[in-house]
Amino acid sequence: MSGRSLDHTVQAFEFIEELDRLASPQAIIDAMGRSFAQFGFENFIMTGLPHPEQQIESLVLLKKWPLGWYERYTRNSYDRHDPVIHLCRRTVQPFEWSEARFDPETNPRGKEIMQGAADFGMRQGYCLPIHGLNGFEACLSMSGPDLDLTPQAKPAIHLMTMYAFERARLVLAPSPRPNPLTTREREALRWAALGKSAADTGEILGVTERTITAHIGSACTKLSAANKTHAVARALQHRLIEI
Amino acid sequence: MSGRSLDHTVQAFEFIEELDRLASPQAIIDAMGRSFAQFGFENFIMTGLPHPEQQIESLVLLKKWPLGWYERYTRNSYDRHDPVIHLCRRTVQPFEWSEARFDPETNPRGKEIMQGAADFGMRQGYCLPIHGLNGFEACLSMSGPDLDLTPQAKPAIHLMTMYAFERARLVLAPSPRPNPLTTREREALRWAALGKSAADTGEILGVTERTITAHIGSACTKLSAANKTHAVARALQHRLIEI
DNA sequence: GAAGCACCTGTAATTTCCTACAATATTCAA
DNA sequence: TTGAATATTGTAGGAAATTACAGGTGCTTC
Repeated sequence: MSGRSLDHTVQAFEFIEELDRLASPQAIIDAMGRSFAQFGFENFIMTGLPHPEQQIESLVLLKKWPLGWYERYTRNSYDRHDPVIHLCRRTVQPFEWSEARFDPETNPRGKEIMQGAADFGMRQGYCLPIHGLNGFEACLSMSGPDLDLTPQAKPAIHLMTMYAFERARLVLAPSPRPNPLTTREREALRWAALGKSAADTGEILGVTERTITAHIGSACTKLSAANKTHAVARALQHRLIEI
Repeated sequence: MSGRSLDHTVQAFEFIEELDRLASPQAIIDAMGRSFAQFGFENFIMTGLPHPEQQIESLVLLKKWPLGWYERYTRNSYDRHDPVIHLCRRTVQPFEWSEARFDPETNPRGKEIMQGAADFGMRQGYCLPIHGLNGFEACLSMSGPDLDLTPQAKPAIHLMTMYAFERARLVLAPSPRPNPLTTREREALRWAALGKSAADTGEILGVTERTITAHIGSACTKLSAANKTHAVARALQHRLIEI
């Protein structure tokens, strides 16, 4: 193992130890800025990936990112067409931005987005997908003019990212929003997801079909769903039920 | 940083470099056995976590595990009640087996399982959840009589596990089964998951309501689903559609 | 050329879902 | 104690889904 990669390794583990002492988002950003700089990264953003009805701004955990580009990105909802985001949803392995291929036919905005980033000095970058519970998706995307992405560096970056993400989540979201559904609503949706009709579920739970219909209707209201199928999909998407 | 943890770190990165050269499951098992031994682990099993209709045996990737315990475990479907498995589905952070609490009231078999493992010499262990694409869940569970689980060791184990898992998946499953649904079936299910009726979807796709009904029915047959809601749930679960 | 598959469409009967209008009982917090 | 939330059930009508029977086009593969 070379001296340089050993340096990386040591700093990666020191970074992980340091994380536990960081209590504010800014402290994490500063520490990440210092530690990722050794790999050539100048900018980074840590964010959840939005569902269709969400805005990416509400999911950004930490960022050290060109402000002009961020504003243009969010204003145009570039996350819907960003090739890096698309690949991030399809793989668990870290990848370089250049590996995020796109078809100009089906995604004409892909080129516009990659070119826009380059215009802000971000020609090359590295993206680390984070797949969590219930399909929760996030990533840390990083950029810099001269990156160290040797085979020795990548695992160190990967490890640092995983722990930084967990720390950021802990610091920023100490209390996840409670499940908005009642016990009965969850049960009714769960059996619906398993293919049961309202009458079936009523028999299973020992209540009438009408009661199950009421629970499903209530769940639809809470989830802003148009019907039972929609409600089940949203409940699965937001990990409100398990099947 | 202590000398011992630096040793761990170096060996962790050497293990990761070595992985790329391992082409057979047994080679990975041997390498893991050697590298994890430095942390005190004698046994390990790497497996996917089954859906309700699956058997865990079909998801085991690699194992160096007491045979008698494995047979008893699978014969009794212990994975349905194993506290370690349950916690594994609910967290992304590695944890020690002793942290996997269970309520003897609702899960009376929990104690039986933990005691059974202890009877086979596995009193303490460490479990690393792996959450992948589309809610895919897996874990590496490890055990040994005298574990090194210091704060310095855990990140090294974590990193080694992640790369070992990806390597095992690559070696064992080079060709994922193709999506059994046709393009139109996926589109119909996707719009259904977004709350659209067959008539709505027909209008969106420029075909008749009857056609959408046919696609949904075909998808139900392929997915062994009882109805549209069931089909959407299964398609989401198996990542056949994205919403 | 035949066979298979994807894709498209129709009618009709039956089942299931969705919603509007009501109502009662229990629990829990202000 | 007094609402608010939860859980339960009823009627009834219209909307949507499911299924059975039937048939057509276009493309690819053997």
